[in-house]
This record gives sequence, structure tokens and C-alpha cells, in this order.
Amino acid sequence: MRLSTKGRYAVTAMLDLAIHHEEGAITLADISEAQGISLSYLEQLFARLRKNGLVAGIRGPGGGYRLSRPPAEISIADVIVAIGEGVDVTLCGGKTDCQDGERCLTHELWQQLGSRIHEFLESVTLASFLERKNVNLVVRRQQRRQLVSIPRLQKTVA
Amino acid sequence: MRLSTKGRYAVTAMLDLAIHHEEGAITLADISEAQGISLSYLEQLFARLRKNGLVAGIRGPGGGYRLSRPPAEISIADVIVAIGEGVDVTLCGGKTDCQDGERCLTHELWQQLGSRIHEFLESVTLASFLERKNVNLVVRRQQRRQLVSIPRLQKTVA
DNA sequence: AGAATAACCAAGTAATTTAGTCAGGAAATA
DNA sequence: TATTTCCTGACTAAATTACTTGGTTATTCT
Repeated sequence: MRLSTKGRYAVTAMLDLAIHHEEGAITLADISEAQGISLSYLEQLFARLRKNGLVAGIRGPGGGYRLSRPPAEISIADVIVAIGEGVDVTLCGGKTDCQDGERCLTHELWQQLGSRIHEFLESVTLASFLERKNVNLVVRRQQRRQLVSIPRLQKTVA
Repeated sequence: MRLSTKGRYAVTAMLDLAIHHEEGAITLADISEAQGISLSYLEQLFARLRKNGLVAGIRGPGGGYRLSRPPAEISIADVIVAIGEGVDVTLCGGKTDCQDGERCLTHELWQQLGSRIHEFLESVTLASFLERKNVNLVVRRQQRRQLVSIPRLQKTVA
């Protein structure tokens, strides 16, 4: 019952795009540096995000990636599903073709679990998450320092 | 975001024990045969279940395994956690020692997800699950045949 | 036109995890 | 003592994850 870093990477990268949504495209090299993720690995992840219509790639100098929908219309579930990290907790992938009785005994349990997970991840959008986060930051008076190590984030928050 | 067969195996095996809770011990060899799981693999799983106080092993002829608590007091979460399939969805395992800001940005998200999953799995006990299942079976008038391929289960249900 | 920039793509590899085997022991019962 | 069953540790095969390497194509700037 674990989420791979692939999922985490994708979500954090998408949040990064969401933060700079108004400012145009942002390069994978930037994300790579800011988050300490290998560039090529990011490229693989973004290939899937792109194929699923979540982001649009812009080539050439000044290019990069942009969200293809406003942050309020992209849920965490969308991201997780897009990169292939499906929330299929059942053995037979949703179908009821697990033939021998005992498998089917627990089938509904895992199916329900999967639904709950999906519901939750769907209820959180990039926008709603950042909003909540912003509130938290303000509440905590996050002006102590520029310690928090993501400069591009700081700009937007402050 | 997937549950390994390890977790599934453990849960189905525990349900098996729960069904025969009144009838005394049941051997791993039986479970192995009924469910088509390798005996040695089951032994490994039960070693962990035993160490976590969920089952008690009884050696010698006529021995086997029994639940060490009534089925109503064992949740699916207990089982999943016992076999090491933790519901730790965060990177840093609950601690907040993911230093660079972006990690901590999503930290709460994964933590909340983990809580939701755990809550759900905790809300289902071996007893409550079987009860629900029984109701379903009765409602569907499961008398059509003895088709359902688990004889020991059939005995109890019928 | 040419160089720089960045997305795109395919394939291979290293590390980790999962799922399982194998070979034996130790306690209880008959 | 022989059988049954739990119990243990170490070892292996397959799959998955997390990368790396080495390119290509499209776009822009000079």
C-alpha cells in the first residue's frame, strides 16, 4: 500500500506548473533543478502527462510546459492516473474475472478501498491544494526567512 | 498506489480463520490448498501475524492457527499493518524531516491520504466484513449450486 | 543560415521490492 | 519414537522502479 516517488514527483511538478500558471511556460530543467529530480526522468513523466492532456509542451527557446487546463480543473487523481500509477487495488483490474470464490470474497473490499482513495484524490485540485497551503503559510506568518528552499514558490507566495 | 498480493493473501487467510473461529485451529496446509498459496509463503506471512499478536500457532497434530482475538476485534488495517504492508504514503514515514520545501509542500497531502486509507481499513473488521458478505449471499439466494469453490466456506455459509 | 534552446523519443541499466523456494529445526501429540 | 505441525533463515527469480545515455525534432535568436 504505497505510492511510488513517480506519483509524488508528478504531483509536485504539476503544483510547480500551477503556481506559475499565469507566467507562461516553465522548463523541465528548472523543475529538475528546483526539485532535484533527474531531467530525463521528468521528461518521461511529462510525456505521459502530455498524452493525457494535462500539460502542453512548447518547444524552442522560451518554451517549456504549461498546464492545458486551469489549476482548479486538474485534480490530484488526474495526475496520478495520467502517469499510470492507477488506483486499481483489485487483482483483476475492476473486472470480476477472479474466478475462484475466495478471490471474489475480498473483491468488493478492495474495490471499495480503491473508490475511497480515488474520491479523496479527486476532491483535491491543484488550485484548492495551493489555496489551502497559502492560508496555512499566512497563518504561520512565514516571513521568518527566505529559508524555504524553493525560490520560485516564494515569489508567488510572498 | 497498489496493494501487493501479500496484503490480499493475509486478509483472505485471516478471513478463513475468522470463518472457522469457533471450530478450533486450522492448518496452513489447508489454507494453502484452498487458496492456492505456497505453504512456505503463508508461513512467512503468519510469522508476522503471530508476532503482531493477531494469531496464535498451535503445534503438533491437530494443531494449526487460531485468531487470538474475536473476529470483531480485528480490523483489516490490523492485518495489513501486521504484515509490514504499512499505509505510509509519505516519503519520510510520518516524520517531517523531508527538508527541502517542495517535499514538505505535498507532505500533508500524502499524510491525509494515508489517514483516509487507514480509517477505511480500520472501519472494516473480519466479523463485519463476513456479516455483510453473508447478507449479500442470502439476499442473492446463493442456493443455486455448490459452485463457489471453497468448501470450508460453504459449510459455514450454508 | 546557423547556433542555441528546449521539448521529444527509445533503449538500456542498476537498485529495490515482491513473491516465492529450499532446507532444515523444534514442539506437541499419538 | 514417529508424525504432525509450526517455526526459522537463507537463498533465488521475476517484476517494478528509478534512473542514465544518446540521440531527434521544432523553435527562436543572432
